Amino acid sequence: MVAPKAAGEYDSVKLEESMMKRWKEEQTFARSIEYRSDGEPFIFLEGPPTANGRPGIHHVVARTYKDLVCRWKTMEGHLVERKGGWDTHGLPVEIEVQKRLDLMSNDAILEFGMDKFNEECKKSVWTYEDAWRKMSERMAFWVDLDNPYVTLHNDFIESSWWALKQMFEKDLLYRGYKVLPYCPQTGTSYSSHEVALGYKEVEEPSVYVKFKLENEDASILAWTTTPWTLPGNVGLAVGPEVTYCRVRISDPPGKNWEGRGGAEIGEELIVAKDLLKEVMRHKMEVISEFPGSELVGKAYEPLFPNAVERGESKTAWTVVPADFVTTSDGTGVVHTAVMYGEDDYNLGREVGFPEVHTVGMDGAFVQGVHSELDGKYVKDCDDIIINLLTDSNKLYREKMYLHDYPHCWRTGHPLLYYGMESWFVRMTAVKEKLLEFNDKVEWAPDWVGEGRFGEWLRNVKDWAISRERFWGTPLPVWRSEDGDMKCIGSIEELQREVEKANSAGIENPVCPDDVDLHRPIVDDFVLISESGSLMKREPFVMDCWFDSGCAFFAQWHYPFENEDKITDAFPIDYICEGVDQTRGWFYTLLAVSTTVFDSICYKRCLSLGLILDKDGKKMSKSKGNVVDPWDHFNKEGADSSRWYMVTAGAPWNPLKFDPDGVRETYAKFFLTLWNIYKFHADYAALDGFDPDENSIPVDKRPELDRWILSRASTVAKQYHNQFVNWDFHKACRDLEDFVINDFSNWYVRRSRRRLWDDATNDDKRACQHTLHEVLSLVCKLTAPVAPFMVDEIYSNLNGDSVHLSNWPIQEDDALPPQDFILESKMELVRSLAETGRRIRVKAKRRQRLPCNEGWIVGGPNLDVFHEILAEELNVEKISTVNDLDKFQQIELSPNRKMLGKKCRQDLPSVLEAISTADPESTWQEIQAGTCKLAGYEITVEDIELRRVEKSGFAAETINFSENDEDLDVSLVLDMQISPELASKGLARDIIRRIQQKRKDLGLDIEENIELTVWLGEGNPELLDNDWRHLQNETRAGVATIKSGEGLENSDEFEVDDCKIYFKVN
RNA sequence: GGGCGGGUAGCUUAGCUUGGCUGGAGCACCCGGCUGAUAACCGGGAGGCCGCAGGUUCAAAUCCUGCCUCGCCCA
Repeated sequence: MVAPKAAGEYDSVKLEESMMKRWKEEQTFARSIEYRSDGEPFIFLEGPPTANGRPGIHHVVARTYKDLVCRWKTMEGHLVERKGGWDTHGLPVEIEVQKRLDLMSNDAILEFGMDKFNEECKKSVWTYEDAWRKMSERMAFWVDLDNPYVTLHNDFIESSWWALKQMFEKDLLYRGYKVLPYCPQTGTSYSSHEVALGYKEVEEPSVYVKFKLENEDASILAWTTTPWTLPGNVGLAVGPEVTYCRVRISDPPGKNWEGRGGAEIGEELIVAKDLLKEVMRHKMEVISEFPGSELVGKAYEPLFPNAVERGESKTAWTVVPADFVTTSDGTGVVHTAVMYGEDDYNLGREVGFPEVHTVGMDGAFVQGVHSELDGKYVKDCDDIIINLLTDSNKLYREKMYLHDYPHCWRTGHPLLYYGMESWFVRMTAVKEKLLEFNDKVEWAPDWVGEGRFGEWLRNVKDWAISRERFWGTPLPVWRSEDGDMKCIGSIEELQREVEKANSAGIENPVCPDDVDLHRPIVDDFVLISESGSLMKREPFVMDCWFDSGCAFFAQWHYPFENEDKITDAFPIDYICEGVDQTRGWFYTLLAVSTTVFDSICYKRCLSLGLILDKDGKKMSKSKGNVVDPWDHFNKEGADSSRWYMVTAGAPWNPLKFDPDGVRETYAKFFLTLWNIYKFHADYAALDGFDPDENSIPVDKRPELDRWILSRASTVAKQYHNQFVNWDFHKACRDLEDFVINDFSNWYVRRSRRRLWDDATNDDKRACQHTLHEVLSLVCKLTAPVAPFMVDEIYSNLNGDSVHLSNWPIQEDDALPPQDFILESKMELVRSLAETGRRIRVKAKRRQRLPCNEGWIVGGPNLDVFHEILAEELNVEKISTVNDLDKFQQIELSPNRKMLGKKCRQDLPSVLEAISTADPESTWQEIQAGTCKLAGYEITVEDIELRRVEKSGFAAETINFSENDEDLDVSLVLDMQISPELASKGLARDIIRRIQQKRKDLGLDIEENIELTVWLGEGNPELLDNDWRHLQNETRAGVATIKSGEGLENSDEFEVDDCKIYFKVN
């Protein structure tokens, strides 16, 4: 192995860009996989992003967690293949194209040509592919984008078709109705996402309608905000438990009556009791009260007698019970028009109402509803309907009603909830399986799986998988008018069926092996049923979530190819996406694997929190608070961005992205790590250090080295355990703390002088090997999370990429030996050093002025650290003494936990007694077992002893635990000043000033200077020894010392009110 | 309206499982120290109704109940 090169200054962007180049040249990603070809596979599945949207910072977050787990598992020895993927179908793509080409309705698309339209969609899909590639590469997301799976490819579609056929054959696929928000102007139903875009507050007429009971002289009142649904009324729903009243109108209404409608005196009406006041505008008498159940079964007269055919329904135009009926608004009776409301539809199916449309797909009433309504757009009919009701004495009141209602975000027209033909997967049939499989998944965090997802699965509904759209995987079901159906599961099967149809005399287009499995091509094939009737394709495409739910096998074109990928590499080990995918991808994967494979799909699922801006607001284009990842890639770099995102919080918590946080990560972690490396590499290069030669066994190295090696081991093990528990944020915070505080601020700071020596010696070699080993270990641990800088460091130190190295936590002997006693002693030493500084501040003794002596009282033996402490504290001599009383007195501090259990409610009085007792004598009594305070026997366990300094010494006591034992350790400093001390202090002050001057002048460390020092009045004498030390430290080849004031152009400063001048040449 | 999660210093957060020393850290701010050590480091200071209100307990940031509020998902 060769000696490391000297490290330059850290330029994150330059470093990362050249590393990207190196990875490309050296094929590092490919090698990291090949290298593990014998390893046990770890199966990762990439959730496909859609390439027709620009990648944002939230994608960087998700890809960081995907990448870091894959890199980590690779280093552990697993074979981790990472196939990229693209989600290319679906409404968002169509909308982009529609906007661009101004095709605002289905008719407009058809006129333009479906084939041309889909061609445009296909192109549009790749709009931002390059942006995605660049982002992925720049952030070091290692994924194979050269051989990705693409949902629009025939292979993928064919696999999806196969899956659908499996469902079809298991009788899990059926045709039904679903009530969807629908825009008749564009001929399109909308997803909830789009509906959310178009909510508008509108004021519309609402009506209270009288439904005259058959064979009874009374009417039930119902309320609706959508009068256009009234012709479709086929039932009334009441709450069986709700109390209703039958009332008789006794007087005309008051003067505040507004609008049309009314009631005769003596007329009888039925309304929920709680809503009488709300609804009624007449004086009335209550005739009877009864529960809703008594209304159930009663028949009433249809409002529009010929609008709906009764068919075989026995329940049409009767009162039925429903649990969704409330008395929070309306009349406590819900008017039900089966085709125009989700609840209505479900209820209608349940009780057997006729499922008949009164409104066409064009949004106009169909012929035969009513002569004044036929063919008219429903939203223009509110007034006509109200008049019709008024004329037939069916209207009680009208009332303007203000509410939020969804509108088409493109045309601005109100959406109609409209029952449409739809295809479903019978998820309700496999509910128990879903729950069982979900229980087997290791969720992070677990509450997503148990709570959010689990609860939802318990209420699973059939999956509406069809969309009456153009750009998507076509539903591969052909159907004849008499209801024969055929589900096609492969291209070959399609060809066979086309052939069969052709031989029966149908003229089909050719169906080659590479037939494009998209609309309108597949629409043109007409097949023939067993009974010989023509079958046409059901004109739907699939929900694009179905595509991505098939990704785990369709990416391999299974079952047509790659059978081993399912036998050997399924279920998947790890997936990771935003928590918003819970009901999206996380669900569809499970849904498909359950229905098709009768298996779980993924073993572990990391569900990530949403990314918010630094104010906790969701990032959105309209708010202008979107963070562009490149702002940080080009400034602090990808390492800092990734590390920041991982350390900012638990992965599943919302991340408030604070640009200052990235800067801080850069300044603290990466810059510090780089400077440690620079310190090592510069001297290693200078000395020709070779890590493979002249190593010194760890047990022969100084305490400081053994300590940092032990700490490194401890941190590494903890780091690994936290990775296993998904606590990446805790792991990385701990590692960061280790690098900054233990490694840099203590080990390196304490070791700098060791490498200054020009000659090679054991101590220096020990330090270099230690630096090499700890740096290499830190690089390996950091590599999965922030892969750039540590690869630069590691490969310079070890000759090959860190990403080809082995995860250090495999066998114990891969890590340096741990010595917990040493670790805890060093912790104490560092606390004592801090304590010493605190003592000095309180005693107003500046740090550069040495103390003659310091004493450590109590605690473990720290003899080997006395030198370090003396230097840190600027004390001539440190010694250990046992004589506490010389410096200290004691204080009693109650152990509330112990005492609370013992004394319960008497605790306050016991605490009071302890605080007023004499500490010395009480402590003796406690130790003797004879102490009683406030009626309680006080034992050693109840009390913690504290020591405080006696006056006359500058001292402080700290607490230290060793082997579960709490020890008090005190540091006492001698505050006397002698001429020798004053001289040393003075020398150090001058040295410090000259060094700063050297720095300001930009001098090389090696460079010599010519120095003159003038000591002003009142300065202590500078002893010869200290003067020589000063010359040595400042590399003053020529040095003169004078008294009095310096020259005009000399520098000056003050120490303890005395002036000192110096000049550097 | 339902489910899930969050609310701790100006900001970012730890602590909550298992109740008990004075609620811990970082950034920013102020004072001081240290430095051939870096956008670094150390000491000190200021800054907290631990979302609100009840309850359990000798004792609640922590456990329980209700509410407020923000976010996500669903209606």
